[in-house]
Amino acid sequence: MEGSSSCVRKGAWNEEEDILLRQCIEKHGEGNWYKVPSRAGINRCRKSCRLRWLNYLRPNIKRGGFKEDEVDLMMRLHKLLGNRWSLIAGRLPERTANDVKNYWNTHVRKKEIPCISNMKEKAQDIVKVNVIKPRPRTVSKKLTWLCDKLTTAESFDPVNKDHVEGDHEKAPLSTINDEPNRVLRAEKIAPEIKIGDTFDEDGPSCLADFSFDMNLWDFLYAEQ
DNA sequence: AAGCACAGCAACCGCACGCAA
DNA sequence: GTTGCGTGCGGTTGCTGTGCT
Repeated sequence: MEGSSSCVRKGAWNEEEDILLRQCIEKHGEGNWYKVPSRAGINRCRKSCRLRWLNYLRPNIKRGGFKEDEVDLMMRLHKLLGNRWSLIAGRLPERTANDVKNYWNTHVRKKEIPCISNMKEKAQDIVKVNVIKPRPRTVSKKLTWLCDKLTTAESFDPVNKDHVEGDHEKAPLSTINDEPNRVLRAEKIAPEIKIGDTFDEDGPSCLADFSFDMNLWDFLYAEQ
């Protein structure tokens, strides 16, 4: 494993490393993480660089405590998605998967423990909940038709459930790795896909998760 | 003031996936 | 079909700050 290399630095990042990494990404953009350590002149493994950028240095990251509505949305999403932190974080604006995961593990899970013990007492009554777990997906280079449209599609504000003009509009494809943007933009460009449709392997199966996402919003907002 | 316990968060690790050769 | 590379994700660890005794 690359992280086991003895010559790369580990542990907390210092200010100088942050600056170097930020400058490198501002210059070359996100992606090509394997080149980042050498480009930036940082003695860190590429994973560490990526993580630092995604969880800390990236612009528009909201830090500090979660608001009540964010927690509420998080709990609804977790109920539906399970521990898919990246998907949950994608629907909580300016929050990172690591933040969501940490918050859940430290705050929310504690509250759930009494509930879980209660549930165990009623184990025989539990109806198996179908947790929907779409696999994480990267934008395939083969999907150039989709990529082209993604870069021009309107962005989507998951909180207001409304289309908005925003920074995502300007984002290069390499930065459109956040699941919700890809998903929701695909909704826009494939409106003919109906909820519950199934696809052949050779058909638009790549959009199967997208139709799932439409169900997600129905689920979330029907509950409110 | 010192020691201890706990909570919160940043970072690491291992694994799985997509893609290209 | 297989293999290696690059990437992303979720689980876990361990450091640091804070409160309590």
